[in-house]
Amino acid sequence: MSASPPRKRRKEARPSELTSAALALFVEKGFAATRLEDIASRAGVSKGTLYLYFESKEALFKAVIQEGILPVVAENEAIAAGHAGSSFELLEKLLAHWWSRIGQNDFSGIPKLMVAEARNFPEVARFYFENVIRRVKALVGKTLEHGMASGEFRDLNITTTTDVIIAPILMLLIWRHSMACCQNDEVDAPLYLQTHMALLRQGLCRTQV
Amino acid sequence: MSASPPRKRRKEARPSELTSAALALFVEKGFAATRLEDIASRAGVSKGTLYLYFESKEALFKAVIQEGILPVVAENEAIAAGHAGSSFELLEKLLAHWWSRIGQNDFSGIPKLMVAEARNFPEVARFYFENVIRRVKALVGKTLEHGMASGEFRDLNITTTTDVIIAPILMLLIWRHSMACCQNDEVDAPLYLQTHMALLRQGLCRTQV
DNA sequence: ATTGTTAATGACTATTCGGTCATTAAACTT
DNA sequence: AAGTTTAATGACCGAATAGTCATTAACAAT
Repeated sequence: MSASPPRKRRKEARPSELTSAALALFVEKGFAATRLEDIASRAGVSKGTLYLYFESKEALFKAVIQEGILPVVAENEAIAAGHAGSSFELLEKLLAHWWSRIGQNDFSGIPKLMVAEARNFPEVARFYFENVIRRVKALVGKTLEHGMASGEFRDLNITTTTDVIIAPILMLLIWRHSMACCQNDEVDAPLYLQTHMALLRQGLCRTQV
Repeated sequence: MSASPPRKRRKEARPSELTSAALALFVEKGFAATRLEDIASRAGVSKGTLYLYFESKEALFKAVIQEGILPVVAENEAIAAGHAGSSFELLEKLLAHWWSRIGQNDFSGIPKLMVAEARNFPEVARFYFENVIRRVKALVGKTLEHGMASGEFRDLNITTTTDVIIAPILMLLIWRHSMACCQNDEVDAPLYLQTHMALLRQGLCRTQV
């Protein structure tokens, strides 16, 4: 009885609508537990349509991971290249930009997704590692080196300190897409990041501010 | 032709052997992508045997999560209760104990597993939150309060600082079970933890050591 | 040895879901 | 208006797997 809704032909918009729907469901349920029909229906198309744009479920997963974060990494590299003030100020700038571009939208789910599926998709994990993680670490590491050279920071082990600085930021994103549902009062992200940076200021800097 | 190996009847040992096998595979592949037959075969039994001890795959998951970490939380509570020295020394003791009991064995995979599956098993996530996370946070939070009261630490927002302190430790465990396979040279865990604590000493304490 | 109890097995079932393809219809061409 | 192209559909297929159960055999009791 019910007339089926009219088909629309929108070849350009479909891929990003599909990856966006897939990201949301992969982050919520994980790769294996997400059904292609649910992705398609969330994107407003049928399962067959999905296969017009992606070869397989795994190809869709790769597209999801490769889509969102790369531009933001490049933007942060540009910020670092054009920075004038102190090294700690640069760390603050990089974090602020990361948060505004990743922390507050759907891409914030990617770290959880990548962590959960890295061992099932080593090839995609490698891509993410080389093109996101390595570059972000290099950026923070260079900033630490610069701050050490100028006497702003104490003597630090660069690579390890970099890891320790990044960890709470990643953990915040992961938390918000996993255990956060158990808390009644969710984490206050701005306060969390501000606390992290305050600890770092005292922890990294040679002279107290 | 090949004689099947003799069956052994070991009712006592089976459950823990099954949860141990399940933990390893759940951490590696995720819950949905792990096959019950693989768990059974890793535990040296058939799939039917698994159902003698666990009602369903989900019941097995619950058992895996509830098994390992609880005793360690209790041990750390005892350590805190009997502690004499400075508050920072207590933080170091708690971390050292956590690392020796969790960080270096199979249970180190539980945070990754729990984070990946929390939204698929909200009931289990709630159990973990109430019985592990909340108690560990309370322990760290009390230590911070004590250190603030005695003048050892600066003025701190307790709950948020607690989150920021715990995050790098969790992230280390998660990393080792996910993206670590992409690195050629793996993270030096003792150095990482030592760096974290060194940053914290400077970041938390009022007087420099 | 014989018998009873129950731990262990693995063939089997029912269902789910990734992937295919013949058909339909939207939009464009002439 | 008729014809052409191709985006979109959804019924269908085959493989994979969670869960069952009749059968087997290890061990204990006698």
